[in-house]
Amino acid sequence: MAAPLEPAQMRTYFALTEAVSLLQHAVQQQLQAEGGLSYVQFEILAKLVDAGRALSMTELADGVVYSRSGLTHQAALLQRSGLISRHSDPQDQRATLVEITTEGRDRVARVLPGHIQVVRRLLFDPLSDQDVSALGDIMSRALQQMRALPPRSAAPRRRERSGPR
Amino acid sequence: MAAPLEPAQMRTYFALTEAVSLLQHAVQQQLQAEGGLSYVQFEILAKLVDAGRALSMTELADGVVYSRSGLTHQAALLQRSGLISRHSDPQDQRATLVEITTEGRDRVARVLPGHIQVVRRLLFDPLSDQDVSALGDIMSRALQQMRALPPRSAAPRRRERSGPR
DNA sequence: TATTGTTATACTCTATAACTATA
DNA sequence: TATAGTTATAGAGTATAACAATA
Repeated sequence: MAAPLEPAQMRTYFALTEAVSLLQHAVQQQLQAEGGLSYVQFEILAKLVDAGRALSMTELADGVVYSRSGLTHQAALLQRSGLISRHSDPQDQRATLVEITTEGRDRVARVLPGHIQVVRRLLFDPLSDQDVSALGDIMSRALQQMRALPPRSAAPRRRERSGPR
Repeated sequence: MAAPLEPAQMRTYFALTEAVSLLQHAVQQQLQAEGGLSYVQFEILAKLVDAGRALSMTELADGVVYSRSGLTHQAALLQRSGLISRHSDPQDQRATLVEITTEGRDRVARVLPGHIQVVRRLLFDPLSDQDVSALGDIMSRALQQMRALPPRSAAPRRRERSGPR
């Protein structure tokens, strides 16, 4: 039997999940309203802007939790909207290089101020510099842990769902 | 023009969103694998257990971001699985009272240990008691702010989507 | 034989609008 | 007239499996 969480841990867990849930919801609303973008689509565009170069589908998928087919689908939508372009990599004909278009950059530029405003209003406004620093420190440590941990199932390869659907 | 976030804020925002995203993903996997429950379904059941009494659909919707129809849909699924029951409220014939069944309680009991284990392993293990306390404090303050703020659109009632879909 | 990516398909989730019934 | 909830329907997101092409 697993011991229950301590009361302080419970409080923290609930505050964290609920706050982030509200924040995510607000951000998604803003991105959709001001740019017609889902959060995932924004993430893809932001990643391309941040990289400053074309990225392969595999590189794009890194850090995103999606399946390859899910990424292909989103990339197809973004391409149809003219926000990215895709070409096969001359170096490796199997790979697809994804590049952000000028229109894509413009779209990011259009939604970014509102995005920042939401995050600031909802998250940072009530926090002191010390809070921000402590929060960043704590979550960075948690993140390191999450990345270091093996996936929960013992199976290293082709993990399959074990439970009832 | 909105000023960009400060570097420390950026770092914190990214660490927070990525860590919570990984945590959510792990939790969702666990709930699905061990209990065949989506996170929303688990939330509904947990809320009923926590309340210790039957709740109306409106009460259930409180704190959840969903539309009424979404909640109706999820409740229908849970009822079909025998995890909740629904009856109309004798006090107010318009209302539907939702009650968790024994099977529903069993299901919660079945998934809870694994749920706790995931949260502990991914989030709390690398944190000190001070960290947990600080994190809870900070996120509670942010949460308070989020609840206090008016929705972003000025329209108080029937807000409509203003941007392109 | 392994890797990269796409396609086909199906399922889940959520939302909007219209509707019923009750207050 | 307002509120509680459901239904019908549609759209978006994600996943699995099968597939094609290249390494």
